[in-house]
Amino acid sequence: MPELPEVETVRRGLEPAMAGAWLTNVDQRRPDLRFPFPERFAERLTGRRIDGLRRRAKYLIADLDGADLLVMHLGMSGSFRIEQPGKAGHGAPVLGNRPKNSAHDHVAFDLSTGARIVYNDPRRFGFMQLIPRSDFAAHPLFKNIGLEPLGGALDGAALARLFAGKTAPLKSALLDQSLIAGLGNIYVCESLHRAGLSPLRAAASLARKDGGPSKRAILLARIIREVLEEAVAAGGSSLRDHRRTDGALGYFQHSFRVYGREHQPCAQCGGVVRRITQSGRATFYCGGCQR
DNA sequence: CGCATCCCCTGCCTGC
DNA sequence: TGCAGGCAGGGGATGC
Repeated sequence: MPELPEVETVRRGLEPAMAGAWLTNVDQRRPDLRFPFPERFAERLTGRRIDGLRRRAKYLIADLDGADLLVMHLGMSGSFRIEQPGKAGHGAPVLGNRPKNSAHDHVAFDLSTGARIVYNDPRRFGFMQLIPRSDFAAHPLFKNIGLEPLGGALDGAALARLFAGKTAPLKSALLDQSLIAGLGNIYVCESLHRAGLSPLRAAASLARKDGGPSKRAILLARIIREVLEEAVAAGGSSLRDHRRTDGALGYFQHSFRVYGREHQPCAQCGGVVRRITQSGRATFYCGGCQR
């Protein structure tokens, strides 16, 4: 489900509730999600203070006092909600975001502030890990993660360098988390459309023969940053179940130009939006104005 | 090695 | 109305 803008939206929602609070109780309700929970997961978290909440790629990372990081991934359908005591009855959320099926509430974190953070994930593609802070950079989850597109490192030169020599389709290369971190299917499709670039062209076609950035590379890098910034400002995209932690819907989905719009006219050129499959995933694009 | 395919799981939508 | 099939925002394992 969530790509960089959705995960960042969740981070911004959770951070004020979690930072500085102690974990007074952790309720782990099943042994695994996508992967087994760490041994003694709840026990190891209880009593710890959360110093802050970061994001790297599509991962949320809680800095714990002491030496550990709590790493959380939302998979396709994971979400968090914040419940406050006393304001809406026994444990009910302040604002409406209770999932339809609380059977998929898999973890609850009780905080010293009285708030409760609940993780819900119907498909259970998400996971949580505890890793030593000193292992962060070298950890298997993070050692091969590419550059952060909003961290100032994404420009035409970086794109050209990353994509030089790659025969993979541009769409696939943009989805590769070891090259650029945090892009997913929606924002890749939307960025390519805005840049007028075909998802089918070879990734290497963004690099000049001397390895430098083509004009297309410079344009695409700028557009990716713009699209992500717009989406973060909009609170992400709400298709099925993504919501902000306060229950509000993101609204970037109203800005989609191609994603989910098969057979509809392209607002740019009047062509028809097509849907194809690349690397097993749907690609939406306009054959008229994306070259 | 780089790239494509399959698969994990549940829910929702479509068409019969 | 029920049921089968297809599809979904991610990404790890496998095989060519």
